[in-house]
Amino acid sequence: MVGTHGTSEAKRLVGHQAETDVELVPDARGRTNRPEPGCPVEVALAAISGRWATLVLRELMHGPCSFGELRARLPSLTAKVLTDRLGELVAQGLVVKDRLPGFPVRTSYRLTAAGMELRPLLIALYDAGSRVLAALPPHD
Amino acid sequence: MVGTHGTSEAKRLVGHQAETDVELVPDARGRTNRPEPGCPVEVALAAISGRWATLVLRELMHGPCSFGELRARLPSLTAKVLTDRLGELVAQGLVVKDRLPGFPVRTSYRLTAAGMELRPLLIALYDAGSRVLAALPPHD
DNA sequence: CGGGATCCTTACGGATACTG
DNA sequence: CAGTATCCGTAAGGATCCCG
Repeated sequence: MVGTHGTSEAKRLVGHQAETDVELVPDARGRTNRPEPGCPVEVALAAISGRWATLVLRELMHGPCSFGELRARLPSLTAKVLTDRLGELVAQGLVVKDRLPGFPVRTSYRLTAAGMELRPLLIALYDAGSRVLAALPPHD
Repeated sequence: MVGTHGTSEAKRLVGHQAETDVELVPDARGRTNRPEPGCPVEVALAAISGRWATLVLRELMHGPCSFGELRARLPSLTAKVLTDRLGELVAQGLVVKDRLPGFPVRTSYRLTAAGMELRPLLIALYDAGSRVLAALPPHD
């Protein structure tokens, strides 16, 4: 399980002063009062930010993939945006690009060890979204 | 270890055709090839999207909070952006705004049941970010 | 095949000043 | 106190055409 999201008997917050909620903010890097790049939350957000990012990651979770295959699986994604997205992921060290020599050129993108660490996050996103939808009034 | 991200014997993907990875994409709503608002992942992303969103949510996780308290806890967040962020959260049904009559006016923002469902997601973000940082080469 | 180079448009975050 | 009203600069997403 991704997260026995057991808030079970976690923390009650008797007062209302935010006395370091250890479950929510385990260590000092998260006790920031503004968006700082070093905060783990920001690192994770950067990874999944940008339109199409989670979809590209989802595809790569299945294994290495070429540029063209990604385009084929995500038809409404334009080449420019895909290039952008992959570039960011590579810059963040989450994906590596292998250029296979020959002609026509073939490339292969695959997740790094760091990138694979995002799998539970994708699942958590799906999970949280599902629960939110379920908890929401019939509609709007 | 935080998460033996148990792909244990989950799915091996013998070929490379993405045959519905049940762990990653449990049901049809996630088997989309483009960003659709109905997808649970998009719902979750919408909730945490926008600068400061996760920080505002973190504060509200501690319990109800007034506009001014939020500003005090997030000093570099301007009133306009806070208003924007809260407005989006309210529109998504994740937060409710209580206006206490009297003067000066007092308001109180608190999470709805749906909003509380986001707690595990915030933890997952922290977690994933931490693991990514740990898996990343010393630096670059 | 796998992009790079442009151009365009809108959305977003932020600053500042003012109001019920 | 709790916002609203403007204005602004930037950057993100997308469309189109071209190149090695």
